[in-house]
Amino acid sequence: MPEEKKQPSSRRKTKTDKRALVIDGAVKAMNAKGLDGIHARTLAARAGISVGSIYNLFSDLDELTRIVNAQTYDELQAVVSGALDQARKDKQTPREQMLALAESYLEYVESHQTRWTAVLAFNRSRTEQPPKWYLDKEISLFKVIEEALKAFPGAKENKARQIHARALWASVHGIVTLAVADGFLMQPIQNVWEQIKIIVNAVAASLE
Amino acid sequence: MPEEKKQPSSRRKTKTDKRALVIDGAVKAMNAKGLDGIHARTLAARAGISVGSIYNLFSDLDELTRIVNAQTYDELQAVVSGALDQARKDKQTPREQMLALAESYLEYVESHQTRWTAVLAFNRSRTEQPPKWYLDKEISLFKVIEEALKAFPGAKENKARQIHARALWASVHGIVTLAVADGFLMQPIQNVWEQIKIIVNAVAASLE
DNA sequence: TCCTTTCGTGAACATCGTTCAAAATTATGT
DNA sequence: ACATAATTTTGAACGATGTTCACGAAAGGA
Repeated sequence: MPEEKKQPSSRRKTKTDKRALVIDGAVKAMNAKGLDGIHARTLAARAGISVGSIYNLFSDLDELTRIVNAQTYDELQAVVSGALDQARKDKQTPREQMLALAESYLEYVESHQTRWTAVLAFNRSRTEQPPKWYLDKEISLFKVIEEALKAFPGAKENKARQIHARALWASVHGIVTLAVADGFLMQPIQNVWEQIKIIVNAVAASLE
Repeated sequence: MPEEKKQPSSRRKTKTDKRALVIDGAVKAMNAKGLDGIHARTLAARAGISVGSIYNLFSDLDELTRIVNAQTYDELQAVVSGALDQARKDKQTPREQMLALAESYLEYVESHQTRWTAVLAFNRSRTEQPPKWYLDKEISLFKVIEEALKAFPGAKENKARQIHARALWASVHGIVTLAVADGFLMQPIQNVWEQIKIIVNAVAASLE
Protein backbone atom coordinates (compact mmCIF):
# COMPACT_ATOMS: atom_id res chain seq x y z
CA MET A 1 0.00 0.00 0.00
CA PRO A 2 1.74 3.15 -1.24
CA GLU A 3 1.56 5.91 1.29
CA GLU A 4 0.71 9.41 0.31
CA LYS A 5 3.72 11.64 0.06
CA LYS A 6 3.45 14.45 2.52
CA GLN A 7 4.47 17.77 1.17
CA PRO A 8 5.93 20.04 3.82
CA SER A 9 4.64 23.39 2.75
CA SER A 10 7.49 25.73 3.53
CA ARG A 11 10.28 23.46 2.48
CA ARG A 12 8.65 22.36 -0.72
CA LYS A 13 8.23 25.94 -1.70
CA THR A 14 11.87 26.79 -1.32
CA LYS A 15 12.76 23.69 -3.28
CA THR A 16 10.67 24.56 -6.29
CA ASP A 17 11.94 28.09 -5.96
CA LYS A 18 15.49 26.91 -6.23
CA ARG A 19 14.59 24.71 -9.14
CA ALA A 20 13.09 27.69 -10.91
CA LEU A 21 16.16 29.74 -10.08
CA VAL A 22 18.50 27.20 -11.57
CA ILE A 23 16.31 26.73 -14.63
CA ASP A 24 16.20 30.46 -15.14
CA GLY A 25 19.96 30.70 -15.01
CA ALA A 26 20.24 27.75 -17.35
CA VAL A 27 17.94 29.40 -19.88
CA LYS A 28 20.05 32.53 -19.81
CA ALA A 29 23.26 30.54 -20.14
CA MET A 30 21.72 28.62 -23.03
CA ASN A 31 20.71 31.81 -24.78
CA ALA A 32 24.16 33.23 -24.40
CA LYS A 33 26.43 30.29 -25.07
CA GLY A 34 24.26 27.39 -26.14
CA LEU A 35 25.03 23.96 -24.78
CA ASP A 36 28.48 25.10 -23.70
CA GLY A 37 26.84 27.29 -21.08
CA ILE A 38 25.36 24.37 -19.19
CA HIS A 39 27.80 23.38 -16.46
CA ALA A 40 27.00 22.12 -13.00
CA ARG A 41 29.43 24.33 -11.12
CA THR A 42 28.63 27.47 -13.06
CA LEU A 43 24.89 27.13 -12.73
CA ALA A 44 25.19 26.29 -9.05
CA ALA A 45 27.28 29.38 -8.39
CA ARG A 46 24.89 31.61 -10.30
CA ALA A 47 21.95 30.25 -8.32
CA GLY A 48 23.80 30.65 -5.04
CA ILE A 49 23.81 26.94 -4.19
CA SER A 50 26.42 24.21 -4.13
CA VAL A 51 27.33 21.77 -6.88
CA GLY A 52 25.76 18.87 -5.09
CA SER A 53 22.44 20.62 -4.78
CA ILE A 54 22.09 20.61 -8.53
CA TYR A 55 21.80 16.86 -8.26
CA ASN A 56 19.24 17.17 -5.55
CA LEU A 57 17.07 19.30 -7.79
CA PHE A 58 17.70 17.37 -11.02
CA SER A 59 18.71 13.82 -11.68
CA ASP A 60 21.49 15.02 -13.97
CA LEU A 61 22.38 17.80 -16.37
CA ASP A 62 20.53 16.08 -19.18
CA GLU A 63 17.27 16.49 -17.34
CA LEU A 64 17.96 20.15 -16.77
CA THR A 65 18.89 20.62 -20.40
CA ARG A 66 15.70 18.94 -21.50
CA ILE A 67 13.69 21.26 -19.30
CA VAL A 68 15.35 24.25 -20.89
CA ASN A 69 14.82 22.83 -24.36
CA ALA A 70 11.20 22.15 -23.53
CA GLN A 71 10.72 25.85 -22.93
CA THR A 72 12.16 26.53 -26.35
CA TYR A 73 9.82 23.97 -27.88
CA ASP A 74 6.87 25.58 -26.12
CA GLU A 75 7.85 29.01 -27.32
CA LEU A 76 8.25 27.84 -30.88
CA GLN A 77 4.99 25.93 -30.66
CA ALA A 78 3.18 29.09 -29.57
CA VAL A 79 4.67 31.12 -32.39
CA VAL A 80 3.88 28.57 -35.06
CA SER A 81 0.33 27.75 -34.02
CA GLY A 82 -0.27 31.46 -33.55
CA ALA A 83 0.75 32.00 -37.15
CA LEU A 84 -1.70 29.37 -38.32
CA ASP A 85 -4.54 30.90 -36.34
CA GLN A 86 -3.82 34.32 -37.77
CA ALA A 87 -3.69 32.99 -41.33
CA ARG A 88 -7.03 31.33 -40.81
CA LYS A 89 -8.57 34.50 -39.46
CA ASP A 90 -7.31 36.29 -42.54
CA LYS A 91 -9.19 33.79 -44.71
CA GLN A 92 -6.04 32.78 -46.49
CA THR A 93 -5.99 29.82 -48.86
CA PRO A 94 -4.67 26.51 -47.54
CA ARG A 95 -1.50 27.07 -49.49
CA GLU A 96 -1.02 30.50 -47.97
CA GLN A 97 -1.67 29.11 -44.54
CA MET A 98 1.02 26.53 -45.06
CA LEU A 99 3.45 29.16 -46.25
CA ALA A 100 2.67 31.35 -43.25
CA LEU A 101 3.38 28.38 -41.02
CA ALA A 102 6.75 27.73 -42.59
CA GLU A 103 7.64 31.41 -42.54
CA SER A 104 6.94 31.70 -38.85
CA TYR A 105 9.18 28.73 -38.23
CA LEU A 106 11.98 30.21 -40.28
CA GLU A 107 11.67 33.55 -38.52
CA TYR A 108 11.72 32.03 -35.08
CA VAL A 109 14.79 29.94 -35.77
CA GLU A 110 16.58 32.84 -37.41
CA SER A 111 16.06 35.08 -34.42
CA HIS A 112 16.86 32.39 -31.84
CA GLN A 113 19.72 30.62 -33.52
CA THR A 114 21.76 29.81 -30.45
CA ARG A 115 18.87 28.33 -28.54
CA TRP A 116 17.57 26.35 -31.46
CA THR A 117 20.89 24.89 -32.53
CA ALA A 118 21.39 23.93 -28.91
CA VAL A 119 18.16 21.96 -28.99
CA LEU A 120 19.19 20.15 -32.16
CA ALA A 121 22.75 19.53 -31.02
CA PHE A 122 21.53 18.12 -27.73
CA ASN A 123 18.96 15.86 -29.36
CA ARG A 124 21.61 14.43 -31.64
CA SER A 125 24.23 13.97 -28.98
CA ARG A 126 22.03 11.80 -26.79
CA THR A 127 21.78 8.28 -28.11
CA GLU A 128 19.31 6.95 -25.55
CA GLN A 129 15.58 7.31 -26.09
CA PRO A 130 14.35 10.61 -24.68
CA PRO A 131 11.49 10.58 -22.14
CA LYS A 132 7.96 10.62 -23.47
CA TRP A 133 7.11 14.13 -22.30
CA TYR A 134 10.08 15.40 -24.25
CA LEU A 135 9.19 13.55 -27.42
CA ASP A 136 5.67 14.93 -27.18
CA LYS A 137 7.04 18.43 -27.56
CA GLU A 138 8.41 17.54 -30.97
CA ILE A 139 5.27 15.73 -31.97
CA SER A 140 2.90 18.53 -31.02
CA LEU A 141 4.94 20.83 -33.23
CA PHE A 142 4.42 18.49 -36.11
CA LYS A 143 0.72 18.20 -35.31
CA VAL A 144 0.27 21.86 -36.23
CA ILE A 145 1.28 21.11 -39.79
CA GLU A 146 -1.04 18.13 -39.91
CA GLU A 147 -3.80 20.45 -38.76
CA ALA A 148 -3.04 22.95 -41.52
CA LEU A 149 -3.08 20.15 -44.05
CA LYS A 150 -6.72 19.38 -43.31
CA ALA A 151 -7.69 22.38 -45.42
CA PHE A 152 -6.37 20.70 -48.56
CA PRO A 153 -8.81 18.72 -50.72
CA GLY A 154 -6.16 16.14 -51.53
CA ALA A 155 -5.34 15.36 -47.89
CA LYS A 156 -8.67 14.15 -46.64
CA GLU A 157 -7.56 10.65 -45.81
CA ASN A 158 -5.85 10.31 -42.45
CA LYS A 159 -2.95 8.12 -43.41
CA ALA A 160 -2.04 10.19 -46.45
CA ARG A 161 -2.28 13.40 -44.47
CA GLN A 162 0.06 12.10 -41.82
CA ILE A 163 2.68 11.15 -44.37
CA HIS A 164 2.36 14.47 -46.12
CA ALA A 165 2.60 16.35 -42.86
CA ARG A 166 5.70 14.48 -41.88
CA ALA A 167 7.26 15.02 -45.30
CA LEU A 168 6.54 18.73 -45.24
CA TRP A 169 7.69 19.24 -41.71
CA ALA A 170 10.90 17.31 -42.26
CA SER A 171 11.62 19.20 -45.46
CA VAL A 172 11.15 22.66 -44.04
CA HIS A 173 13.06 21.58 -41.00
CA GLY A 174 15.88 20.29 -43.19
CA ILE A 175 16.07 23.50 -45.19
CA VAL A 176 16.09 25.75 -42.16
CA THR A 177 18.48 23.52 -40.27
CA LEU A 178 21.00 23.37 -43.06
CA ALA A 179 20.88 27.15 -43.32
CA VAL A 180 21.27 27.82 -39.64
CA ALA A 181 24.15 25.35 -39.46
CA ASP A 182 26.41 27.86 -41.14
CA GLY A 183 24.71 30.84 -39.58
CA PHE A 184 22.99 31.96 -42.79
CA LEU A 185 26.39 32.73 -44.24
CA MET A 186 26.41 30.61 -47.36
CA GLN A 187 22.65 30.78 -47.61
CA PRO A 188 21.21 34.24 -46.95
CA ILE A 189 17.75 34.13 -45.48
CA GLN A 190 16.22 35.22 -48.77
CA ASN A 191 17.52 32.06 -50.44
CA VAL A 192 16.24 29.94 -47.61
CA TRP A 193 12.80 31.41 -47.96
CA GLU A 194 12.81 30.69 -51.68
CA GLN A 195 13.72 27.08 -51.02
CA ILE A 196 10.84 26.75 -48.61
CA LYS A 197 8.45 28.22 -51.15
CA ILE A 198 9.59 25.73 -53.78
CA ILE A 199 8.84 22.76 -51.56
CA VAL A 200 5.61 24.02 -50.03
CA ASN A 201 4.23 25.24 -53.33
CA ALA A 202 5.11 22.01 -55.08
CA VAL A 203 3.47 19.87 -52.44
CA ALA A 204 0.48 22.20 -52.19
CA ALA A 205 0.00 22.00 -55.94
CA SER A 206 -0.13 18.23 -55.74
CA LEU A 207 -2.88 18.44 -53.13
CA GLU A 208 -5.14 21.02 -54.76
CA MET B 1 63.22 32.57 -48.21
CA PRO B 2 61.59 29.47 -46.87
CA GLU B 3 63.81 26.47 -47.07
CA GLU B 4 62.58 23.23 -48.48
CA LYS B 5 61.64 20.77 -45.81
CA LYS B 6 63.73 17.69 -46.05
CA GLN B 7 61.78 14.54 -45.70
CA PRO B 8 63.80 11.77 -44.10
CA SER B 9 62.57 8.76 -45.97
CA SER B 10 62.43 6.13 -43.31
CA ARG B 11 61.00 8.29 -40.57
CA ARG B 12 58.39 9.94 -42.73
CA LYS B 13 57.13 6.58 -43.79
CA THR B 14 56.61 5.29 -40.30
CA LYS B 15 54.90 8.53 -39.38
CA THR B 16 52.28 8.27 -42.11
CA ASP B 17 51.98 4.61 -41.27
CA LYS B 18 51.09 5.45 -37.71
CA ARG B 19 48.68 8.08 -38.86
CA ALA B 20 46.95 5.51 -41.02
CA LEU B 21 46.94 3.05 -38.15
CA VAL B 22 45.28 5.52 -35.80
CA ILE B 23 42.78 6.59 -38.45
CA ASP B 24 41.94 2.98 -39.12
CA GLY B 25 41.27 2.36 -35.46
CA ALA B 26 39.23 5.53 -35.26
CA VAL B 27 37.07 4.44 -38.18
CA LYS B 28 36.39 1.13 -36.50
CA ALA B 29 35.62 2.81 -33.19
CA MET B 30 33.31 5.23 -34.97
CA ASN B 31 31.48 2.39 -36.68
CA ALA B 32 31.02 0.60 -33.40
CA LYS B 33 30.23 3.38 -30.97
CA GLY B 34 29.91 6.58 -32.93
CA LEU B 35 31.44 9.73 -31.52
CA ASP B 36 31.69 8.12 -28.09
CA GLY B 37 34.31 5.79 -29.45
CA ILE B 38 36.76 8.58 -30.21
CA HIS B 39 39.02 8.98 -27.18
CA ALA B 40 42.69 9.86 -27.17
CA ARG B 41 43.80 7.20 -24.71
CA THR B 42 41.74 4.41 -26.23
CA LEU B 43 42.85 5.09 -29.79
CA ALA B 44 46.46 5.42 -28.69
CA ALA B 45 46.36 2.08 -26.92
CA ARG B 46 44.76 0.37 -29.89
CA ALA B 47 47.42 1.74 -32.21
CA GLY B 48 50.21 0.78 -29.83
CA ILE B 49 51.40 4.30 -29.20
CA SER B 50 51.18 6.72 -26.29
CA VAL B 51 48.57 9.38 -25.63
CA GLY B 52 50.94 12.19 -26.44
CA SER B 53 51.74 10.77 -29.85
CA ILE B 54 48.17 11.29 -30.92
CA TYR B 55 48.89 14.98 -30.67
CA ASN B 56 52.02 14.59 -32.68
CA LEU B 57 50.05 12.99 -35.50
CA PHE B 58 46.98 15.24 -35.27
CA SER B 59 46.50 18.72 -33.95
CA ASP B 60 43.59 17.54 -31.82
CA LEU B 61 40.78 15.02 -31.77
CA ASP B 62 38.61 17.25 -33.89
CA GLU B 63 41.01 16.95 -36.77
CA LEU B 64 41.04 13.18 -36.43
CA THR B 65 37.28 13.09 -36.27
CA ARG B 66 37.01 15.20 -39.39
CA ILE B 67 39.33 12.83 -41.22
CA VAL B 68 37.13 9.91 -40.26
CA ASN B 69 34.00 11.80 -41.26
CA ALA B 70 35.62 12.72 -44.56
CA GLN B 71 35.92 9.03 -45.35
CA THR B 72 32.23 8.63 -44.67
CA TYR B 73 31.47 11.56 -46.93
CA ASP B 74 33.61 10.05 -49.68
CA GLU B 75 31.91 6.70 -49.36
CA LEU B 76 28.46 8.25 -49.49
CA GLN B 77 29.52 10.43 -52.39
CA ALA B 78 30.63 7.34 -54.34
CA VAL B 79 27.37 5.54 -53.66
CA VAL B 80 25.19 8.47 -54.61
CA SER B 81 26.97 9.49 -57.79
CA GLY B 82 27.18 5.82 -58.72
CA ALA B 83 23.42 5.62 -58.46
CA LEU B 84 23.02 8.60 -60.76
CA ASP B 85 25.37 7.12 -63.34
CA GLN B 86 23.49 3.87 -63.31
CA ALA B 87 20.12 5.58 -63.69
CA ARG B 88 21.45 7.50 -66.66
CA LYS B 89 22.77 4.36 -68.29
CA ASP B 90 19.34 2.83 -67.85
CA LYS B 91 17.84 5.74 -69.78
CA GLN B 92 15.57 6.64 -66.92
CA THR B 93 13.54 9.83 -66.92
CA PRO B 94 14.90 12.83 -65.01
CA ARG B 95 12.32 12.19 -62.35
CA GLU B 96 13.35 8.56 -62.01
CA GLN B 97 16.97 9.61 -61.84
CA MET B 98 16.19 11.94 -59.00
CA LEU B 99 14.28 9.24 -57.16
CA ALA B 100 17.15 6.81 -57.64
CA LEU B 101 19.48 9.40 -56.17
CA ALA B 102 17.34 9.89 -53.10
CA GLU B 103 16.85 6.19 -52.65
CA SER B 104 20.57 5.51 -52.70
CA TYR B 105 21.01 8.16 -50.03
CA LEU B 106 18.31 6.66 -47.86
CA GLU B 107 19.77 3.19 -48.25
CA TYR B 108 23.25 4.28 -47.37
CA VAL B 109 22.19 6.12 -44.25
CA GLU B 110 19.95 3.28 -43.15
CA SER B 111 22.76 0.77 -43.38
CA HIS B 112 25.37 3.04 -41.81
CA GLN B 113 23.33 4.71 -39.11
CA THR B 114 26.00 4.95 -36.45
CA ARG B 115 28.59 6.46 -38.74
CA TRP B 116 26.18 8.89 -40.31
CA THR B 117 24.62 10.14 -37.11
CA ALA B 118 28.15 10.61 -35.82
CA VAL B 119 28.91 12.88 -38.76
CA LEU B 120 25.82 14.95 -38.13
CA ALA B 121 26.28 15.09 -34.36
CA PHE B 122 29.87 16.21 -34.77
CA ASN B 123 29.03 18.88 -37.32
CA ARG B 124 26.43 20.30 -34.98
CA SER B 125 28.54 20.19 -31.86
CA ARG B 126 31.34 22.29 -33.36
CA THR B 127 30.47 25.95 -33.44
CA GLU B 128 33.59 27.19 -35.20
CA GLN B 129 33.77 27.28 -38.97
CA PRO B 130 35.05 23.95 -40.32
CA PRO B 131 38.09 23.95 -42.64
CA LYS B 132 37.48 24.40 -46.33
CA TRP B 133 38.43 20.88 -47.37
CA TYR B 134 35.81 19.57 -44.98
CA LEU B 135 33.09 21.88 -46.23
CA ASP B 136 33.88 20.81 -49.77
CA LYS B 137 32.88 17.28 -48.93
CA GLU B 138 29.38 18.44 -48.12
CA ILE B 139 29.21 20.65 -51.15
CA SER B 140 30.31 18.00 -53.61
CA LEU B 141 27.54 15.78 -52.32
CA PHE B 142 25.05 18.50 -53.09
CA LYS B 143 26.59 19.03 -56.51
CA VAL B 144 25.43 15.59 -57.54
CA ILE B 145 21.84 16.65 -57.13
CA GLU B 146 22.46 19.82 -59.07
CA GLU B 147 23.89 17.67 -61.82
CA ALA B 148 20.82 15.47 -61.88
CA LEU B 149 18.62 18.53 -62.06
CA LYS B 150 20.14 19.55 -65.39
CA ALA B 151 17.98 16.94 -67.08
CA PHE B 152 14.81 18.83 -66.19
CA PRO B 153 13.39 21.28 -68.71
CA GLY B 154 12.32 23.68 -65.98
CA ALA B 155 15.79 23.95 -64.43
CA LYS B 156 17.79 25.33 -67.28
CA GLU B 157 18.72 28.56 -65.62
CA ASN B 158 21.69 28.32 -63.31
CA LYS B 159 20.37 30.33 -60.41
CA ALA B 160 17.04 28.55 -60.31
CA ARG B 161 18.71 25.18 -60.56
CA GLN B 162 20.96 25.92 -57.61
CA ILE B 163 18.04 26.89 -55.43
CA HIS B 164 16.07 23.85 -56.46
CA ALA B 165 19.03 21.59 -55.84
CA ARG B 166 19.54 23.02 -52.42
CA ALA B 167 15.86 22.74 -51.59
CA LEU B 168 15.68 19.13 -52.73
CA TRP B 169 18.86 18.11 -51.01
CA ALA B 170 17.87 19.76 -47.76
CA SER B 171 14.42 18.21 -47.87
CA VAL B 172 15.55 14.66 -48.48
CA HIS B 173 18.25 15.18 -45.92
CA GLY B 174 15.68 16.42 -43.43
CA ILE B 175 13.38 13.48 -43.99
CA VAL B 176 16.11 10.91 -43.68
CA THR B 177 17.71 12.64 -40.74
CA LEU B 178 14.51 12.87 -38.76
CA ALA B 179 13.90 9.20 -39.38
CA VAL B 180 17.35 8.05 -38.42
CA ALA B 181 17.19 10.18 -35.28
CA ASP B 182 14.90 7.66 -33.69
CA GLY B 183 16.47 4.70 -35.42
CA PHE B 184 13.55 4.15 -37.81
CA LEU B 185 11.41 3.21 -34.87
CA MET B 186 8.58 5.70 -35.15
CA GLN B 187 9.04 5.93 -38.89
CA PRO B 188 9.61 2.56 -40.59
CA ILE B 189 11.73 2.85 -43.68
CA GLN B 190 8.72 2.31 -45.91
CA ASN B 191 7.15 5.50 -44.58
CA VAL B 192 10.37 7.39 -45.04
CA TRP B 193 10.56 6.32 -48.63
CA GLU B 194 6.99 7.47 -49.23
CA GLN B 195 7.82 10.86 -47.79
CA ILE B 196 10.77 11.19 -50.10
CA LYS B 197 8.62 10.26 -53.08
CA ILE B 198 6.08 12.93 -52.16
CA ILE B 199 8.69 15.67 -52.13
CA VAL B 200 10.69 14.55 -55.14
CA ASN B 201 7.62 13.87 -57.26
CA ALA B 202 6.06 17.19 -56.35
CA VAL B 203 9.17 19.16 -57.20
CA ALA B 204 9.77 17.12 -60.33
CA ALA B 205 6.22 17.80 -61.49
CA SER B 206 6.81 21.51 -61.13
CA LEU B 207 9.88 21.27 -63.35
CA GLU B 208 8.49 19.13 -66.16
C1' DT C 1 12.64 18.78 23.78
C1' DC C 2 14.13 14.74 21.31
C1' DC C 3 14.02 11.96 17.36
C1' DT C 4 13.43 11.22 12.50
C1' DT C 5 13.54 12.68 8.01
C1' DT C 6 15.03 15.60 4.62
C1' DC C 7 18.26 18.68 2.46
C1' DG C 8 22.58 21.16 1.54
C1' DT C 9 27.41 20.86 1.29
C1' DG C 10 31.93 20.48 -0.74
C1' DA C 11 35.61 17.30 -0.84
C1' DA C 12 36.61 13.34 -3.57
C1' DC C 13 36.45 10.25 -7.73
C1' DA C 14 36.69 9.02 -12.44
C1' DT C 15 37.38 10.54 -16.95
C1' DC C 16 38.17 13.61 -20.42
C1' DG C 17 41.35 16.52 -23.85
C1' DT C 18 45.60 18.52 -23.89
C1' DT C 19 50.44 20.00 -22.70
C1' DC C 20 55.28 19.60 -21.91
C1' DA C 21 59.87 18.48 -20.05
C1' DA C 22 62.59 14.77 -20.34
C1' DA C 23 64.09 10.47 -22.60
C1' DA C 24 64.69 7.87 -26.66
C1' DT C 25 65.45 7.77 -31.36
C1' DT C 26 67.06 9.28 -35.71
C1' DA C 27 69.65 12.29 -38.77
C1' DT C 28 73.74 14.97 -39.79
C1' DG C 29 78.60 16.39 -39.75
C1' DT C 30 83.39 15.25 -39.33
C1' DA D 1 82.83 5.43 -36.04
C1' DC D 2 81.79 8.91 -33.12
C1' DA D 3 79.76 13.19 -31.53
C1' DT D 4 76.41 16.43 -31.92
C1' DA D 5 72.11 18.24 -33.41
C1' DA D 6 67.28 17.62 -34.56
C1' DT D 7 63.24 15.21 -34.06
C1' DT D 8 59.93 12.20 -32.11
C1' DT D 9 57.92 9.50 -28.39
C1' DT D 10 56.57 9.20 -23.94
C1' DG D 11 53.77 9.37 -19.77
C1' DA D 12 53.18 12.14 -15.81
C1' DA D 13 50.74 16.23 -14.84
C1' DC D 14 47.13 19.98 -15.43
C1' DG D 15 42.73 21.76 -15.54
C1' DA D 16 37.82 20.82 -16.49
C1' DT D 17 34.14 18.13 -16.57
C1' DG D 18 29.84 15.29 -14.49
C1' DT D 19 28.61 12.80 -10.64
C1' DT D 20 28.65 10.68 -5.94
C1' DC D 21 28.46 10.48 -1.01
C1' DA D 22 29.39 10.85 3.98
C1' DC D 23 28.52 14.24 7.02
C1' DG D 24 26.45 18.12 9.22
C1' DA D 25 22.58 21.42 9.21
C1' DA D 26 17.76 22.25 9.12
C1' DA D 27 13.01 21.17 9.56
C1' DG D 28 8.91 18.34 10.97
C1' DG D 29 6.46 15.60 14.06
C1' DA D 30 5.90 13.55 18.88
